[in-house]
Amino acid sequence: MVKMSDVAEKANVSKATVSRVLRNPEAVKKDTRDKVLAIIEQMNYQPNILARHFRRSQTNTILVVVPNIMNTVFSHILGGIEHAAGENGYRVLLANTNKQVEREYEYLDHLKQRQVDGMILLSARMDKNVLTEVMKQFPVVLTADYLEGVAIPTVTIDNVSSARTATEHLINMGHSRIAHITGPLHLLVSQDRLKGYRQALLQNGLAFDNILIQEGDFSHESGYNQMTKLMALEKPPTAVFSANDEMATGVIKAAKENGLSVPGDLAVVGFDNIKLSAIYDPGITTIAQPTFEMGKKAMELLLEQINGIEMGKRQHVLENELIIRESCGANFKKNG
Amino acid sequence: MVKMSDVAEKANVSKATVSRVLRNPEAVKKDTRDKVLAIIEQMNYQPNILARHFRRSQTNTILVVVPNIMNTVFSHILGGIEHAAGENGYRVLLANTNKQVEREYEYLDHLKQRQVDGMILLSARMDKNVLTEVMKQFPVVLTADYLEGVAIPTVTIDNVSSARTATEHLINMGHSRIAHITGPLHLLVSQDRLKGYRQALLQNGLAFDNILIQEGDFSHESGYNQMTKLMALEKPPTAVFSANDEMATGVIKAAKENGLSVPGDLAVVGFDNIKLSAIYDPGITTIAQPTFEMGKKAMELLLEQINGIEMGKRQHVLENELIIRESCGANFKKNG
DNA sequence: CTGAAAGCGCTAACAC
DNA sequence: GTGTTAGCGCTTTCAG
Repeated sequence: MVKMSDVAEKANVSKATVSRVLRNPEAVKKDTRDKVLAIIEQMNYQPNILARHFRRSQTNTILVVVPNIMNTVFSHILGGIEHAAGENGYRVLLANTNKQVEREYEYLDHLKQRQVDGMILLSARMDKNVLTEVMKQFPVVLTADYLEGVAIPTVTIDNVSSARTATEHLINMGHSRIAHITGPLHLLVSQDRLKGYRQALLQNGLAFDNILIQEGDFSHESGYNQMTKLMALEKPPTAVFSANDEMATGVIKAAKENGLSVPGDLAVVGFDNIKLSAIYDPGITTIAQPTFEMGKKAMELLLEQINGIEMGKRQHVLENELIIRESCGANFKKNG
Repeated sequence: MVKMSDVAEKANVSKATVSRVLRNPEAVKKDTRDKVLAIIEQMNYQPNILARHFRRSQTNTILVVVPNIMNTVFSHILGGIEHAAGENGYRVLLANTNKQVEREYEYLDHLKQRQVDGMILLSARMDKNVLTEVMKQFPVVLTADYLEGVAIPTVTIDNVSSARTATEHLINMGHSRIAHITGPLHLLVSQDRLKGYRQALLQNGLAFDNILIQEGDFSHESGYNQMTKLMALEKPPTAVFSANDEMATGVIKAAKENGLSVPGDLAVVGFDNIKLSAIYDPGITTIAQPTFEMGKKAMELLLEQINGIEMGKRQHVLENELIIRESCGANFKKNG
């Protein structure tokens, strides 16, 4: 393995100069630089990055903690992070927690051991005090989730207002008996979407019926099951706002199996705008989360922290958008 | 930052002993070990892993090169890799190439600079000779893709035989005019699936009609477009084997829009068994690739290389399975 | 079973 | 603009 001192010797310069050519080329006279560069090329020298990391105690690597990579929303945010990281010379270390808090804690060691320069969390299940402590010492950003009472930089969308938008869309279509299938209610995201749903009803003078609110777990199956329950009601809903797209497909499936047409007999709105919602039959009206953008933004905030740039606001709320397709009835187009 | 020498001093032992306690506890007497462990705890000592990496020139990190993380198949393989890596004390560095060869080349430097202990490729677009050279020097495994004439350890499924199975299933359902929408034909995977389709027809004495073979690009849209073409034929097909599930949804959509019922008027079989295929209406009959398992196996092979274990065979072919749902007509269940 | 000592390859003061 | 030098914190012989 050829090392820096070999290059230095052959080029008749010092190690320091070789190091400068690599990390701060402007500080070296062009002649010298070219000579060194030529030798580097000729000897096929590869700097030992581990030595560099050690010496500088910096790794140009960040850690991304994901509850589940196999989930589309997360993998898209990850895509955005990876993109921004790459553009700034950073690498991404993947930490899949499988939704286990313990694994979140384990990965904190990577920060403490300086194995990474910062961390982006896509889910924060850990204790708030622990997280607050970590934040004081290391660059951390939270996205796709948020935490109350922790001053951690966060990138999210406004789940309350977008849920309100979604629900209002159904109200505007003339529905008054609108059900909501929520996500797991221990997640703030789910609570917020529920809150938005409530607000829309109240603000439009609609009666609020608890029986129309069913808790799902973001899976297709739970959407199917909860919809089945709802259809068994004496006065079943004419519209459903589902807290994510995957559950919306379960809702539609259950409705169809019961002889209901969507959107003819039942209007459905989902959330996330995952690819599935565009492909599904009928196309699912949904709220588009700018997942890739969220990842990108989160990485940018992390870089600011790493580079010690004074941050302005800590809470970043990105725009979301109602995507109108067939399932809500606004764009009714019969096929099949 | 408390370091090893601090711990050593306080515990009245040498740095060497502390190091042993951490990396090779058996080599230290229990009393000494316990004493050192207590001090470590008490001082809240965190080893400087960068120094360790540098010293040992080993990182316990592997690089995973993915053409596109946002693709379900890849993110599931990644899940399997991450799982196996975690179990073996390895970390996963993510390298998204966006399908650009140049980026594959860039990432090779990580190996050359010893930043990672090995590499798993989920796509091999780079030059075979380059790859062969790399393989001689560093642990590398290829999965989800393969290369002819390169002795690289590979984990795949048998695309030819599974495509044959899929097509034969349609033949057994009584179809004789079966179309095939391929993936991009520059990919070996696509070529193999086409080959399997051909074999099934030939072995069953069916006429082979080139017009029934249309090249797609694995997207929903291409499935839709190619199916639209096929339906315009004088003698349109009664069944379609699509090279992936996403295109299959396009096929079904086009068929429905044309007033055909699936599977009543058109039988469809997909490939991959992504979640979508189970959720779609109708459920899509498909070939299940064991994506998570592939990732796991790939990681295991990589570990063997890293640990210098003599490898047996280099080509690992995992089992795949035909998942029968509604779209092929075998399980016809009308809904909606 | 434990300690002493050398040194991994690079960077960054500091001199010149 | 360039060279000299002193480590970064750990692991690993080699002795004892």
